[in-house]
Amino acid sequence: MPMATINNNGKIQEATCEQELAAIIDSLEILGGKWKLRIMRHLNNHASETNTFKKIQREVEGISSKMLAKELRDLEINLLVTRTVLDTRPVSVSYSITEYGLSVLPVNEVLVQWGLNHRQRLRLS
Amino acid sequence: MPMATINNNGKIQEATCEQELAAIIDSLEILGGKWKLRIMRHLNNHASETNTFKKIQREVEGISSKMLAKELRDLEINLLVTRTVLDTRPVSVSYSITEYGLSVLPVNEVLVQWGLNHRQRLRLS
DNA sequence: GTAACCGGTTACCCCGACGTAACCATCATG
DNA sequence: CATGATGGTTACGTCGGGGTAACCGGTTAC
Repeated sequence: MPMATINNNGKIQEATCEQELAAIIDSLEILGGKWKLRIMRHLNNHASETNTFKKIQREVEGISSKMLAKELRDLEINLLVTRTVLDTRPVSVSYSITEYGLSVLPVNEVLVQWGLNHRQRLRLS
Repeated sequence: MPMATINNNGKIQEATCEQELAAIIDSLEILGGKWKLRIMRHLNNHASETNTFKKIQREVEGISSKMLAKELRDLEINLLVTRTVLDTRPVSVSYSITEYGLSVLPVNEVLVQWGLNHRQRLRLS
C-alpha cells in the first residue's frame, strides 16, 4: 500500500513501505551521528558570517579537525554545504549552508521538539 | 537566546541552544539506530492486531530475538510501547504502541519525507 | 519422553564511529 | 630562520551497536 508524501515542488509522491524504510535509513545516515546536525545548526545560526574551518572548529564545541573535515566533506557530497577557498593569506576556506541545506531545518526542529517534550514527559511520569 | 517550541499541551516552551542540542541527542538516542523506528512503524501499522513477540520477529525482517527483546525493552522504558503478558498456552506476550508513542509518528514522517526528497534531489543533480 | 512452540538470555565476535595526537604544506611576520 | 596561523591528513586506539548461535524454562501435543 503506497503512501503519500510531499516533495520539493509540493507535488505528491507515492512510496511503498520498503521505500519509506529506505528513506528513513538514508535520513539517519546523512543527518544522524554526533556532529552533522550540530554543524548544520551552527552554519545556519551564523549564516551572515564567514565560517572558516578554524572558526567552526572553535565554535562547535569539542569537535576535532579530523571529524570536522570528514563531516563537512560528507555534507558537501550531499549538497547540504558549499566549500569555498578564499584567497586570503594564509589561504582560508569558508563553508556555508546551501539553499537545499535549509531543508534540514524542519527535521532539526522536529527532533528538538520531540526531545524537549520527551524530557518533560519522563519528568512528569 | 532562547527559542520557542510547542510542548504536549500546545503551550510554548523556551529552550536554550544547549537544551536544544541535548534534545536532539535524546531524540536520536531514543529513536535512532537500526530497529527502533521500524518497530514503532510496525506496531502502528498493525495496531488492530495482537502483536506477540514472535509475530513481530517474523514480520520485522531480519531482526534477531536478542535485538528485538532489547529494543522493545528500551521502547517500554521510554513509555512508547506497552508489554502485556497474555495467559494463553503457552504464554505469549503482546506489545502495543502507547498513545504517547503516537507522538513518534510525525518524527517518522519528517524523516521519510526528507529521505525521499533527498534521493530525488541526488538523482536530479 | 520427546518434539515443538513461546519469550527470551547468554556468550562471543566484528566493524565502524569516534577520539587523540602527531604531523604536514603553505604563507606571513618578526 | 623560527614561530604561528591556516586547513587539513595519518596512525592508532577504544567502545558500543549490532550480528550469530546456542541455550533455557515452561507448556502442550504426539
